[in-house]
Amino acid sequence: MTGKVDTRQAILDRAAELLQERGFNAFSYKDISTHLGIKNAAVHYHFPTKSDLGAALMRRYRERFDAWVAELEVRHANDPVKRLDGYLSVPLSYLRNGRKVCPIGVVEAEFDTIPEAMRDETRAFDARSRAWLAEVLEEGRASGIFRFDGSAADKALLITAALQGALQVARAGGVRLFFVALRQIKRDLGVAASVPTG
Amino acid sequence: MTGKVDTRQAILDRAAELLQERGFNAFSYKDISTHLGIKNAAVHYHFPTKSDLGAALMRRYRERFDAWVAELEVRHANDPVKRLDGYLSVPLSYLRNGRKVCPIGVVEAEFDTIPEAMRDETRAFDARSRAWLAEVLEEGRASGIFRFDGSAADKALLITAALQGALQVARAGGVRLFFVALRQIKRDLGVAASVPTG
DNA sequence: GTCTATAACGTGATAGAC
DNA sequence: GTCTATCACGTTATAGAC
Repeated sequence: MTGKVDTRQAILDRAAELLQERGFNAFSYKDISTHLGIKNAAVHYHFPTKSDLGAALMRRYRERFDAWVAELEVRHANDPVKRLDGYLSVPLSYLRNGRKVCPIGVVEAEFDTIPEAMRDETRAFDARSRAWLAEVLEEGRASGIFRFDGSAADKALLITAALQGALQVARAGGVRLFFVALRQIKRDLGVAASVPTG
Repeated sequence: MTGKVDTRQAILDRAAELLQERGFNAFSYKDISTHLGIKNAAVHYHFPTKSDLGAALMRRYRERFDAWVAELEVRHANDPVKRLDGYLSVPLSYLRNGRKVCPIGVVEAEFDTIPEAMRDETRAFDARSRAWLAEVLEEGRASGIFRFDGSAADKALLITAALQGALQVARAGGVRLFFVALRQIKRDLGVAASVPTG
């Protein structure tokens, strides 16, 4: 009802963009405040330290992922291909929205330099995301839709690592490389590429 | 003959460690100079700007890779499995030597914040590395040793992206995850894991 | 909840002596 | 080739007015 948007959320929105575009160490409170038309100190009011900001940011990623999963389960509860495509559409949206990379990947690349609270939230998000994909893969294999050797957990790890890496590689080598990786992932699962490939 | 080691090389050695441990933006000239027991200004003598340092660093990675390939070709010219294992031993050494990540991955994560000269060298290194792996995969498939669908270039891209991502994931989730990814990569190629798996 | 003002610090970089 | 000394700047963070 108020024309005013929630500043706290707006800060996190901008921080998320900056994280995935530049990394945690390469953006500042001023980058955020300028973008919102406020001052440096106002951001500190909402997040006293950068550690607070970073941890809240990763926590929100995880919460949103959980909400996204819950919604997807309702719509495509019994369709492994649709669930997989839903999962793959996340990094795809990162790529299309300014060649952003996976937040987990950036944070892990800077892991030894970021606040401990942020690392904890990252671990939680990472494990959650991988576990859900493993579930999808297992069901798809049981249905005879996916084909792969080894455990679903192992295969899920490989796929998430590849997606994370492919988003990064696309920065240096061009977006086409991400689509190639995506296609190969599906090929290796024995399914045709149904997500746009370029 | 002189007891003195080449300072320029020592700087690059330390910079390489710091890059793979902390990222390009999170280390300083002082981190390097202190480690070598010299002063900040001495480092600037060898590399006037950080851009110079970063570009020289990535160039050296590529040159060393080329030399490494040349040596490996002599020893294992006709053994795709040994050549693949050689390739996989590189990220493995990163992992074991202090949970370092792939230099290409870190740089790509920070891509929009690093000097253009450094980006150019990164692109060159990345393309070189992937092209060589594709060659190995193609020969291995022709010999009936590897099994995979799609082009060797596509498969090479997927594998390099996965290795890059897996090194990062191992930071948050533990080194075991890298070995799991490694095993799955080989499984998907239809070969048994011959590199230590944990 | 946002502002002004400022503190305290680390950074990349340079000048000039040795 | 390395040193001392210093500069200009950006950063996180805080105090206190409004």
